[in-house]
Formats: sequence, C-alpha cells, structure tokens
Amino acid sequence: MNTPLPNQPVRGSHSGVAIMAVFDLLGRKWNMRILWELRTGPQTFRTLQENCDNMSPSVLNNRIKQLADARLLATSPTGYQLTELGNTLMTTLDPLRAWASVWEKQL
Amino acid sequence: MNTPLPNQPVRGSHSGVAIMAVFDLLGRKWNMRILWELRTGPQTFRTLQENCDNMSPSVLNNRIKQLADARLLATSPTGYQLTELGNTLMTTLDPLRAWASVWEKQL
DNA sequence: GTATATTGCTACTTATTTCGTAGCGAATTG
DNA sequence: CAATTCGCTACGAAATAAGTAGCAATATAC
Repeated sequence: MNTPLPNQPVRGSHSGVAIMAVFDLLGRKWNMRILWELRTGPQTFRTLQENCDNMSPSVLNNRIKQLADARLLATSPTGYQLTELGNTLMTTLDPLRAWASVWEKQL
Repeated sequence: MNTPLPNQPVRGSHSGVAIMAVFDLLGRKWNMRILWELRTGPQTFRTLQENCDNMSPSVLNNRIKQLADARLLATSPTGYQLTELGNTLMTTLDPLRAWASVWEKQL
C-alpha cells in the first residue's frame, strides 16, 4: 500500500490532482483519526494506539509511515507529533466538529 | 457494514461522539470522493461511477445507501444529489482544496 | 410497437486491507 | 540484574473492496 502524494497517481485516480491524494490518504481507515488525536500534542506509539481504540499495531505502524511520508507527522523526543502541515490540515478540518454536532441534531 | 451515525457506537469507538462517526463514515473508501463529485450537481449512478474512476458498482451501491442513511445524499429525478446536510459538509470541507495545493507545493 | 441502448442495480469470485494476537529486542525503572 | 515499558514485526483470520457478468426496467430510435 503506497502513500498517496500529490503530483503522482493515487489509488483510483491517475490525474495526480492534489485533492484526490488527500481523499485517498484520509480515506484510509484511521488516518484522519490519528491526526485528530495528535491535535492536542505528541503521543507515544502505545498511547496513540490506546486513544485510537486499541487499533492493531501493524496498521498503526503502517499509518505512521504513510503520514510521515506525507509530511503530516514526525517523530519527536516526546513521541509522534503533527508537523506544521499536519497542523494546518487539522485546522482546516476543525469546523468538522461543528458540522458533526449539527448533523447529530438533525438525525 | 453498518452506517456510522452520531449517538451510536461506530467501528472502533463506542462513545457515540458525532465526530467519531464522521471519521468512520468519511474514512471508508470512496465516501468523501462521492460527496465531492456531487458537489457540482446531481449525477446518475453510472455517471457517478465513471467520475469515481469506475469504482465497482457493488461498492458504489453500498456507499449510496450509507450516505443516504446518513442523510448526506438523496435521490432526485435527475440522479443522486447532496442533501442540505451534505452540502454544508462539503462547504466545511471546501478549504481542503486550498490546503491540498499548499501541501503539494511543500512536497 | 418493436428493436436498441441505457440505467440502476445484484451476484459472485478474487484481491486487498484491516484485525487480533503473540512476542522480540532495546531502553527504562526499581 | 530483574521487571516493566516501549516501538515495533510476524502472521493467520476476518472484513472490505475490486472486477466482471448480466438482468430487469425504463427510455430512445426507428
């Protein structure tokens, strides 16, 4: 499973359009969640795993590599943390929380 | 595969917190892409399939049902289209395009 | 009004992804 | 130096997605 990056073909699309790479990357299970959990600060492998409902370590490890390839997270002395890019992504996804609560009310 | 909805347990989380349901739903392959393709207007089953890189009809059908359950899309005389909720979701995801292009530049 | 094409699917098989569990080697703590 | 914690790998089982064929219903063409 290769890491979807802009300017190169991604799963299901050969256009290389950046937004398609985003959909491919974030559409893989756990990726959005992992970034979300790291919003509030760095976490170790095992803490992150616990916070992501004990997702399997093999998948977590795989995801960490993908997200690192995509320059959205990086390792630090205190654990994995968002890069600047990862942070700005989370900021653009931030309004999702508000949307989710509207959604919740309407259902 | 059940449809993740707020206020009920979703894959990997039993909290019922709305944002987790969003991650579960949007984290499934094609869901974000399908909504994105419908941004600009209604599409028939087969057109949608073509625009989603000829995804398999079985999965498309499955996703349509999920997204309809989640009240994000509905059928109309001219094909499938976003509901009001679906539209507001796409609006909140709109800044992703801008982020994606920054991402592209930095890689 | 009958042949042709298109549309929305379903069925089924195969491939890929994800899960779940066990556990190892390195670093840290007592 | 024993015990724990940590990051991670291996690997079989389960779930999900892909790929292909095709059918029934409606629309279009002649």
